[in-house]
Amino acid sequence: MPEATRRAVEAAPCGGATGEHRRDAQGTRRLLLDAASHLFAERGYERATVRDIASRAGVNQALLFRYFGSKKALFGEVMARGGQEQLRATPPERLFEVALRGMLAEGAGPGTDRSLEVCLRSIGGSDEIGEALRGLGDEYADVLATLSRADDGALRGDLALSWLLGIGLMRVVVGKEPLASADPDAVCRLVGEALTALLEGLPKTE
Amino acid sequence: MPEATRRAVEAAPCGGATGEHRRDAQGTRRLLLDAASHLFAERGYERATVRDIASRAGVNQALLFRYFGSKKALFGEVMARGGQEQLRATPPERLFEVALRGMLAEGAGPGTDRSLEVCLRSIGGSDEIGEALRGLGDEYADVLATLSRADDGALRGDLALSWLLGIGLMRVVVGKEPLASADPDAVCRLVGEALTALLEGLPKTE
DNA sequence: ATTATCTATAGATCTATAGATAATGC
DNA sequence: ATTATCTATAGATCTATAGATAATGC
Repeated sequence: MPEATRRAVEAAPCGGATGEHRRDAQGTRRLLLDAASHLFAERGYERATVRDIASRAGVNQALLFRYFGSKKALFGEVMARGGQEQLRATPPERLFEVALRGMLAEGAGPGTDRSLEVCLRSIGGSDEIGEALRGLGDEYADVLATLSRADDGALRGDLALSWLLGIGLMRVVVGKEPLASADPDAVCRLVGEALTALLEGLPKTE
Repeated sequence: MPEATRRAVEAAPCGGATGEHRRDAQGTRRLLLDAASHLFAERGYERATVRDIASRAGVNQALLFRYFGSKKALFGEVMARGGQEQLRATPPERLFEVALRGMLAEGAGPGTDRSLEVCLRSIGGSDEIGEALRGLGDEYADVLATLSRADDGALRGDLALSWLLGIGLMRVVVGKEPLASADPDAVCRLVGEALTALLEGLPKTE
């Protein structure tokens, strides 16, 4: 009886019935998306195989292709889903700190956005992957750029985003000490002071 | 006659004879190292295949394994060779700017160190790769940490290195505009001012 | 004779697909 | 009957190795 490993039961919170673990295309889609989101963040695009993802979702690997067409398309949906919410729900002047704290927090609850972590671990993948990553980066940088009134505000925004991603890179991906174990408050304070000077730097003219 | 594609002739600057393109184990080793250094920097560890590397070196692919044992071992030699020189030849207080300018410069001559670029593009590879990358990062961070006299100087050094790598990530790997096309002097000035505040920040006590 | 180089191929992955099986809705 | 799910496998890579070939040094 090879169906000993049925998908986890607690999922599929859409239908309303509680113990659902039967044929449910929508639910299976969501299970795959959640599993992919987790594994892409943990291992990056290339190292998270479709079999890993399907296995974590408790779902047959062929269904991933039935519902998403390809691994890249699945990645695209994961990236499109995440990030956007945090980006729109956060006022610009708080975006940097919120994103930084999200990166500094350990494996926080399922509510936290791991899109930036996915970006960091998927660098160097195929060009299409790079495109998907650039999209999210652009949105963040655009918001950060509005914080500076200098005429090179866009460049300053890029530099702020660069620091954010660099910190995530060293802390989360590389695990560099002492940064990896540093107190989030201390990191925020040090970075915040330096960045305030950068973003609120006096415009050249005025 | 399948030997139409002999290795490039201008190489092997060791023996002294100019037109050398015959059997030369040392020369072949060097050709492979150079080709690997270039391709790892351009595509990262995973995407640069052993066949690509051997092909660029104008050398049969089996020789890579004969002289280095494995692709990972070759990567280790590339990482060990690069970086160290720049790291030791540069006085600590100039290291950040030199490394930053090296990253901001386009495909500079063969003299420039591309180790940091290799790091950035190889993130997310296997764990052994991560180890090799961490080694280089540690050395840079150690030097940068000496610039700050604050009692959390090591953390400040990590944050400086994070920014350096983040800028390289956005500019070189992702190609984020306007950063990617920005004037190196402008970038250095903006980052330098903000970092001076961070690294020379007053110690908490004294 | 030694050994640098090349040919051919084993062996391990991984994505993706074709077609069989079986659970649901009418 | 419809369609969600599963089995089996094609097909494409990629690293690595065993053994053949051929250019050098004595």
